[in-house]
Amino acid sequence: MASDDVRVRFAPSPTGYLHVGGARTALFNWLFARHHGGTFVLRIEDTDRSRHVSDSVAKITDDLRWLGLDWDEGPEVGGDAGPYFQSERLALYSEQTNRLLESGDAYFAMESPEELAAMRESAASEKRSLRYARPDPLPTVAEGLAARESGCGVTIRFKMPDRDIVVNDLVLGAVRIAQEELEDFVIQKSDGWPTYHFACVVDDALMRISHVLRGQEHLMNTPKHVALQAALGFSVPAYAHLPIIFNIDGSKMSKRDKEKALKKGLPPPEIDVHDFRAAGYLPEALLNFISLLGWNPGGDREEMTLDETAGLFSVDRIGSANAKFDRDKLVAFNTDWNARVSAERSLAGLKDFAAVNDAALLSLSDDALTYLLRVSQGFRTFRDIEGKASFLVTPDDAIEYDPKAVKKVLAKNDDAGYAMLESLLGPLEATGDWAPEPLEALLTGLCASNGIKLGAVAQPLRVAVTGSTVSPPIYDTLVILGKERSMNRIRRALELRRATA
RNA sequence: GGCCCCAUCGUCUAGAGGCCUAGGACACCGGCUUUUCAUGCCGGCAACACGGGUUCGACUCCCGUUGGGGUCACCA
Repeated sequence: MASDDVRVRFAPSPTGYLHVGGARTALFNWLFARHHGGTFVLRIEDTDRSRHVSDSVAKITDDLRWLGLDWDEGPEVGGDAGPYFQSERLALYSEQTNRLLESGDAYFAMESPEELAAMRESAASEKRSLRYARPDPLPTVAEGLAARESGCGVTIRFKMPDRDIVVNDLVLGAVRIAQEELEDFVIQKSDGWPTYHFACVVDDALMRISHVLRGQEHLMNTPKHVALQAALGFSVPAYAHLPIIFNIDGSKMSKRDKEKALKKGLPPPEIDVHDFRAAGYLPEALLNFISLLGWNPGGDREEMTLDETAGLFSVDRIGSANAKFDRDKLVAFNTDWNARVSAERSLAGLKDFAAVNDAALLSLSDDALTYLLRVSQGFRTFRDIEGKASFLVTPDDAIEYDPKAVKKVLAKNDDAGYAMLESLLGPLEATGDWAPEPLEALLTGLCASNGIKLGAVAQPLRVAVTGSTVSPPIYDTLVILGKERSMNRIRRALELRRATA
């Protein structure tokens, strides 16, 4: 195919942050476009005003940018197939609705939502499925217009053709849906706005979308779309339905999982892209990980940059089985990415993490942050860095001592740790060059002459200076803190012990 | 429940009829390295859902069963 014929789109609804499943759909479309040198369109499907969440377009575009998925046409960037908000395309939809009304492929329907609900309910109680019964005779357009005029809520329904519909899916193959499974569905709501199905079909055609990559939950929508395209004389884009991503336990990855976890006192799982960002993940790792959910380049290849993935991407290699989102593997990917990314990239990532969380880390200089990153190599997420750095942003006289650490490292064996600190005071004070090497020489020398292990010196110091047993390597911890602050803290630890003794 | 989709280690997956004694990664277990946490290194455990065909030969093809999922709105 001619490469400039490839036009794909990502079409989220503005109902909140970008869901990780949506991100996967966006990613696959982006990869497909980039692989073929095509166009990636971002379209906002805001036809349900009641579900609209303010700011969510900005949230979604923000998340996409953070991921590094840029769009060629859409909000903020424009394009010649716009507007890219469905709410601004109402005239286009009614134009197409009228064509269908005129050709007799659509008709006005008078039932109220309540009537419909009652019909569904009684059908359900009789254990039979409800299929909308097409009125006979059909109301005329004039009657429909008159009913609408008089204030009755009327919808417009599409007259489903009297034949089976076959969806030719790039990953699933040919899927045939029997005619009797399909019913006349609503294409225009009583408020005059188009339904999703209609707006989607019209926009895909008008925006010259060549391929539709979307979640498998849309598979049963597709016959409706195909039928609509036939009636409107539109060409049918190529469809590829992507496997769905679930939680590791098989449940749906829902935004409600967060509330549920909170209620149980558990840490909320990351569900939206923004959650991963706030949790300290690198977008490179997230993208790499989700690109492998339902797709893989073949062989044993796993770690790839976005560009490499785009080069390798192929719809042929999209799987058809649903996948589970394994957070442990994501963490492992993230750890690897943290290790392979440049110092500059790492710093930018850490600062973004701090900014998004409005974290205390924000007060540290780039130099301090860079140092922290360097001495923390092996860290999994930026959250680890935050944990290891909290001692740095806490004032000397506000360090809280973890009781367990104090007991284990300082008070154990008759205050052996405290004794060690006492004996360290003098030599430390005498150290002129407060740098890792001299400090190392001092401590290891001390260990050698006293026949003790480094841990017996390093741990009491660590606890005294940070309040906990976890910190960067001890020499770096002391250096980054500085001599004065380190000494203050050691003295304070000793004083507090006297106070509690 | 009707319709539709799917089915290889716990998880993501490789596998396009003989390359399979089924490979990799994560997790897990054991060991090593290490001043803490985390890394890193070495080793191990672990799967073709089941039953029929087709074939000289089936993880690979067909059918069925079972299991999982999706969908049945004036939501998208």
